[in-house]
Amino acid sequence: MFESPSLLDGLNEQQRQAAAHRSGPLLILAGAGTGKTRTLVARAAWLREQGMPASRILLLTFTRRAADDMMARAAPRARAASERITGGTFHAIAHRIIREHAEAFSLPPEFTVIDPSDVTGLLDARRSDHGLVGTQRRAPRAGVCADIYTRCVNTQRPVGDIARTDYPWCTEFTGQLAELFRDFVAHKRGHGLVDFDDLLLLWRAALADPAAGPVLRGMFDAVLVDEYQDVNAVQADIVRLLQPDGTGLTCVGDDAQAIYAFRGADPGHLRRLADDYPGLSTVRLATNYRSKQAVLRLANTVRPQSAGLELELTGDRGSGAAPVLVRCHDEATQAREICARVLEAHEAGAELREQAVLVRAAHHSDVLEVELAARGIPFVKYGGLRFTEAAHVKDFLSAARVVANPADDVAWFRVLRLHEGIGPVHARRIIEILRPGDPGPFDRWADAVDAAPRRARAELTATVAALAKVVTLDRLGDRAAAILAALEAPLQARYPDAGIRIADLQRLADAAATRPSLHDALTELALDPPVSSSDLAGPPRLDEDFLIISTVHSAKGLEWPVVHLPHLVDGAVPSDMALSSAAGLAEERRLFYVAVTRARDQLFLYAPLRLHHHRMAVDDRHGYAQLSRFLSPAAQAACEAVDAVPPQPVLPRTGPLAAQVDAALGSLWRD
DNA sequence: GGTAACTGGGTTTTT
DNA sequence: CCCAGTTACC
Repeated sequence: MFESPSLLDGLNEQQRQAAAHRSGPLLILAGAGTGKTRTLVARAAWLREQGMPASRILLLTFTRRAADDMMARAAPRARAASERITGGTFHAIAHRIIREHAEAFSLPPEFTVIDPSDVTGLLDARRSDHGLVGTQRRAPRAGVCADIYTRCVNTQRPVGDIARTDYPWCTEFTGQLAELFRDFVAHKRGHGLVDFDDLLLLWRAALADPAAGPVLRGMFDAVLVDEYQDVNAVQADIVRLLQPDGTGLTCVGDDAQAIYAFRGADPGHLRRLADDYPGLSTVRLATNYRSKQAVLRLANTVRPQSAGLELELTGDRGSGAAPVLVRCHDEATQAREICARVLEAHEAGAELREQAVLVRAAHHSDVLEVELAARGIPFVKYGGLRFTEAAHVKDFLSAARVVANPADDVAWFRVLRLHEGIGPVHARRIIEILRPGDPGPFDRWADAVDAAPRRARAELTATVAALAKVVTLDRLGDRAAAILAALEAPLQARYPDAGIRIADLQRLADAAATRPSLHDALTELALDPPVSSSDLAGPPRLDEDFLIISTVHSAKGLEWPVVHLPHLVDGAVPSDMALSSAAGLAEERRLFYVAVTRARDQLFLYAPLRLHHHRMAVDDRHGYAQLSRFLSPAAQAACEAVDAVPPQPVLPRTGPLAAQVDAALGSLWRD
C-alpha cells in the first residue's frame, strides 16, 4: 500500500505502525520522550488522508496547552472549522457541548462553572446545617469535605467506602457527609452552578442516554486520548461510551508516568483497556529521542516496572554527561549552587529559558526565588498559586459571574463581602432575601439592602446598581470595563495596593473581551487559569529570557536541555505526606521519574542535607535530612556526586552576647 | 451579644 | 492564600 512519503517520513518503525494503524482499538505505550506527540499528530494526519474529515476527529488531552500544541502541528494552516480537529481537555470539550445544549441537560442557559475553591466555600457554608461543626470532636473541615466529595465522584465509589480507606478519621461522619453532599448537589442545581466534576458527569450522562447518546457519539469517527494513565473512572466511562467497539479509538499512555492519583486518576484504566476492547492492538515506543544516554541510565534505575507494560528506554542522542548530584550543606547553599550552575550553563550557551528548576511542591523554590531576585536572574514560575487565585481577581470574576448568572450566590457572597462592614453573616442574610426567582436578585435589592448594616448601604447600593446596568451593555469589552468600574471603589477601600491590582484587572478585562461571550471567558479562566498576570499580555517577547521554575506536575509532557531538581531529601522528594502508604510512595517515585526524564542534555540533582523546618522523625533535633530514598545505590552510581559547603564557616558559640549588649545599652538610659 | 477586622502561623501535587 | 484565635467595633 502506497503512503504519502511526507506523512510518515521520519517516523521509526513502531511510530509508523501506530500512526498508520488500520482500524480497531489501538493502545500506544509510549515511554518518556519517545515521540508520542509526534506519533499522535501523524496519526491524525494519516486519518485525514484516509478521507476522514478533520472535524470528525476528537483529540482529548490533559491540558489545553497540549491540545493547542498538537492541533497547531496537525493542521498548521487550517482556516475553516471543518479543517480543524476538535481538541481540548475532557473538561473543556464537555463544557463546549453542555453550553451549546444547556436545555437538553436541563440547565439554565446562563449556568456558571464554579472552581474548586467555590466548591469548598459552598460546602463550608452548608457544613453547620449537617452537624459538621467540629468544636468538640474533630469534624472534617471544608477542604477535607471537598476532597472527599470529588474523590467519591472521580473514583465512583460511595462516601462510606472512601472514608474508610482514604479518610479513616472521618468514618463516624459518613452519614453527615452524605447528607451534606446531597444538599450541595441540590443547591448547585437550584442556582445554575456546575463544578468541574459535573462537567464530566453531565457529558457521560448524555452519552449514556438512549436518545442523546447516539447523537453525541455520532459527532466523531475517531477519538484520540493522550495521557490515558491519568484518566479517572468517569473519563474512562466517557471514552468507552464514545467508542463502544473501539473502531476509531487510539489511547496513548505510560503507566510509569501516572502522577494524578490524588485527583482520582487510576492507571488501572490503562491496564484494563485490553479487557474492555478484546481486539486491542498495542504498540510500544521505547526509543527515546529526548535525552542523552547518561540521563536515561538514571531514569531506568528510577522507572517502576509494572507487570505487562515493561519498558526500558534506549536513547539515540549520544552518551552525554552523567547527572550531577550536589550535596548541599543547607537550603541557602542549595539556592546558591543552583544559581551558580544556571549561570554556568548559560555561559556555556544554554539560554535561561532552556533551563528549568522542577520542584515537588510550589514552596520548595521560595529560598531560590529570593536568591534569583538578588542576583538579577529573571524567572517565571509555573504551578503553585495561579493568577485567578489572587484575591482581587476572584473579586472581579465573582462580579462578572453575578452579571452572567444572577442566581450564582457563591459569587454574590464574595461581591457583598468585598464591602467594608459586610462579613459572612450579613452577606448570607442579604443573599437569603435576594434568593432568585421572579423578580430577579437585582430587582429585589431595595428589600435586601435593609439587611446590611447602615454604614455599608450606600456603597453596596452603588455597586449593585452599577452591576445591574452592565446587563444592558452589548459589547463584551464594554461589559468587562463596566464590571471593573463598578468594583473600583470597594477595591480601593479594601487593598492598600489597589492601584496595581486594578491595573492587573484592566489587563484581565481586555483579555476577556476577546472571547466570544462572558460565559466562555469565565469558564476558560476557571478551567485554564493563566499562571501569572504577565500571561495575559500574550507570549513574551522573543528577546526576553528567563529561567523556568515549575512544579513537576506542571512540567508533564515538557522538556528542557538543562534541568535542575532541588530538595532530593526524604520528606520533600518523596513528600512526607505520601510516606505512610505504599501507593503514595509509588506515585512519588513515578513523579521523580517524570522529573528526571524532562532533561535533554544535562541534569543536576540537589540535596540540602540540613533543613530548617524538617519534620522527619529521624534525628529531628538537628534538622538533618536523609538523602531521598529514590537515590538508590544504582541511582547514585549513575550520578557524579559533589559536596557543596557554605562559603562562610559556621560561627562558634560565644559568651552571653545579648547580656553584654543589654548592659552596654543600660549605660545609655541615664539622663 | 453578635459581627467584623486583625494577627500570627502554616501550606503537596491540579482539570 | 487559608485558618484559628483574639481584639475592637456596633
